[in-house]
Amino acid sequence: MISSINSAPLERENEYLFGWDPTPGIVSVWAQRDGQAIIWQREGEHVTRTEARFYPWLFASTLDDLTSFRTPPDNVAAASTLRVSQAGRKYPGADRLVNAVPGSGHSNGATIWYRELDGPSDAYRYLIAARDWRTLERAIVSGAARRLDRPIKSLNELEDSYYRVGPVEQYLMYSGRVYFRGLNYEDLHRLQFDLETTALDPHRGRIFLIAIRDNRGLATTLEASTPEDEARLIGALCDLIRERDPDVIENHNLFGFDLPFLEQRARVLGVPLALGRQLPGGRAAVLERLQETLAIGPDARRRTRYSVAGRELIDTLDAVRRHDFVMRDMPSYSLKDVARYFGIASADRVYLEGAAIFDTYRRDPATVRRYALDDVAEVDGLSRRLLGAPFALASMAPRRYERLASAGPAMGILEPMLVRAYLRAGVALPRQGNQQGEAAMHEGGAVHLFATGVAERVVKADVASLYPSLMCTFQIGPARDRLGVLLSILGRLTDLRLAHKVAARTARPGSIEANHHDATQAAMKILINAAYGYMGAGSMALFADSRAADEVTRRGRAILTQVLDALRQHGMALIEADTDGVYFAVPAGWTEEQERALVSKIGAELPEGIHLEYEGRYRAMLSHEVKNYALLTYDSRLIVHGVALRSSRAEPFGERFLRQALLCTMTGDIPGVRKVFLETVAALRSRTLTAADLAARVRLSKTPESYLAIKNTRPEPAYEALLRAGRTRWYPGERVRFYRARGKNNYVWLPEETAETSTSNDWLERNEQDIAVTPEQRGAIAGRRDYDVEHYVRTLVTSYAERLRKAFAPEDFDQLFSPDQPGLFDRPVESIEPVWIRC
DNA sequence: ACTCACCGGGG
DNA sequence: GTGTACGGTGAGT
Repeated sequence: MISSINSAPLERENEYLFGWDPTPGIVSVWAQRDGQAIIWQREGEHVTRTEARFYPWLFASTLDDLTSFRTPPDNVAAASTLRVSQAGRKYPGADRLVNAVPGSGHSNGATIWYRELDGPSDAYRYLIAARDWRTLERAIVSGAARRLDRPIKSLNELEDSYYRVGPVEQYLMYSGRVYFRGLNYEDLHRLQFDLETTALDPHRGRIFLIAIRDNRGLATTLEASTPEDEARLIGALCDLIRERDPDVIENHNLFGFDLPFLEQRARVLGVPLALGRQLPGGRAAVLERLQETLAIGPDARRRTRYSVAGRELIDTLDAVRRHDFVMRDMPSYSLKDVARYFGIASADRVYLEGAAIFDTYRRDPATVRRYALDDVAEVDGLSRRLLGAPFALASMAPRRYERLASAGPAMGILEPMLVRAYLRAGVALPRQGNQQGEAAMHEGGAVHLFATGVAERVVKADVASLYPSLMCTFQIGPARDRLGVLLSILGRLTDLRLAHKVAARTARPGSIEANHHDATQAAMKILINAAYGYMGAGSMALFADSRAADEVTRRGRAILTQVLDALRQHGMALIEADTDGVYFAVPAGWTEEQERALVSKIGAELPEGIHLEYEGRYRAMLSHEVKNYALLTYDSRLIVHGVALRSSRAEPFGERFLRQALLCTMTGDIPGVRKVFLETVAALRSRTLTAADLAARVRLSKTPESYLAIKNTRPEPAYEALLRAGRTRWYPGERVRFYRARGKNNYVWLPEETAETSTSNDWLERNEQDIAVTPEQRGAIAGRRDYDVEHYVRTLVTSYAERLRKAFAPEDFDQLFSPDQPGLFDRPVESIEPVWIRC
């Protein structure tokens, strides 16, 4: 546990970060506009439901809309009139809402309170609350319509004057409660379900099987053998979910596929989707849909988000996208690929082509059951791998867990925490958008490419958390954050994260404690990294401050410059630098100790609070372009960064050549480069390589129909290869191999050799009659050697050797990668050197 | 050949 | 009721 010193500022900082109400075990909150909140709490395997009242509230920059009519006008319904009243004790913290609206009308009807807050005149200086949100909204809307003398339909049109959040956020911000206090991720009851359907479109297909599992031991399938049985199947799903009573429902693409499909089928069949927990009336909550806009601007997309009382709905696809947003190295976001990427796919996992699932089910239902259960098991694995941090965030930020799992870290998480702090302190909220003197041009981090070529003895050093450290060290926060909440939170997070990192390292690996501390430090990292981005956010962010953000990047560039200057002074050879990190080469004969000593010496000269870290050392580096390089570790692993050094075609012979040539180049073995190149050319010309070595593997995107429509205007090799092989059926998404044989545009399809690559099993069965390919024949095709040799020699040079161009002088490059005999004026290969980057 | 729009996922 | 982007590909000239 993290010890805390009992001091008032620390107490306040903890409240900023974690809220203040100690209620433990909240696993779900449902709040409505009428001021009713329902809270589900878990204690062991027991879940209790309680009800609470809250007073819907918002921040306002003006009271004009509430005071503009003093007596109820004839055309306004009685319900929207105002009655002055003292707030009673029943409202928690009601003392903060005691001022009555002066001189408002008072007929029977609703009560609205307000409190004037401390703050500048252009801020949201009033906190307004009412018994019921609709009362509040109606009063403001009709007041504004009167004041502005035009029809106003909703608060949306008054964004300038009012700041509001959703009902659950209102409840959590006001009460100081958060989710999951005292719970571990393993305590959550999580259930995964996955639909198997006869088509992707619910108008054309139906559900025939549902796999369900949970982390309390359930793993089963529900099935509908006939179309007439589908309604019963949906009912059985709802019953089972209510019986198991999970806190969380999860699946991959839950919001994009399973729930819309389920909703449509339930609608057609007239089955209620009672997936939620029981509400006070005794009825089970029904699935609700909400529209959600993702991103703003030209690329804005809408999606439907679903919600249900009492359970959190989690789409692991969101978590995957977020993970890749940071990592940027995932091949695809499909469940199967992602499971393999994380190493959570089991060895005997069943793979089926999507379009073949239903047919397979009719022949062999057991296989489809296993397949679907493998799916939900992988979703559980993904959840454990990816949702720990959102879980930890939910015990800090005043939002639902399901929202924190996909919310943007700045506007979606950090800002609600700031608003909660201002609400708690009773201080006016700054208004967004009116930033004076728009900072001229925003300059970001510095990127330098100092040298291209090959370096030996390379060290990577970088400044740990550069931007947040600068914010803390120089106390650069948003000018409008009068309470200094952002910097407080940031400082506290930095300390706590360090402690959690240490705790995670000392706990037994894989233990509940280790997972908890690791998830918490990951959550804190998300918030820490969001702090700078939030200041630079657009005008929609309440506390955005582009000048402060510029100040941070300016100081960041200065720090980087200081590091680079120091390295140069010490005679290091700079290679490339980007924002907060640098690659450089050290002199021959240097030891790791010397490298580390240099980094810490330079780091010691940096301002207090800015830490330069020794991140790694490499035997060699090929610098190609900014952010495009290859590294060779001291244990001889090759690491390739950036698209410029990768091949998208991935023909095995080319990949192999590139790896070997990179290794030789980086170890200075230029004869080796020439040798590998000539050997590859020779293997092509002697047809030692087989078709399988040359085949490109691509993913099909067109259906047979759509390809046939454009075949004559734009033939594509992959489809041509299939058609020539007699295959007239395939599925978009299928990956196929093909190679180019002798003869004009003669592309040959190469069936997969083993059954392990799932993609082809199904169509092979379907096409078996059409084309009569036996396993032996498959092997025979893969071993064919009738490829177009000169085409592949050209590919070798233009597509693979090309990636080594920066490593050599132009004439040396041409000589090294000439497939022909040495020319008259060629120099001996032994005398060719790569372009060295040296001290 | 080149630009523009759209998609990514799910059966 | 609120906040990614980037690379690949298809369609349209």
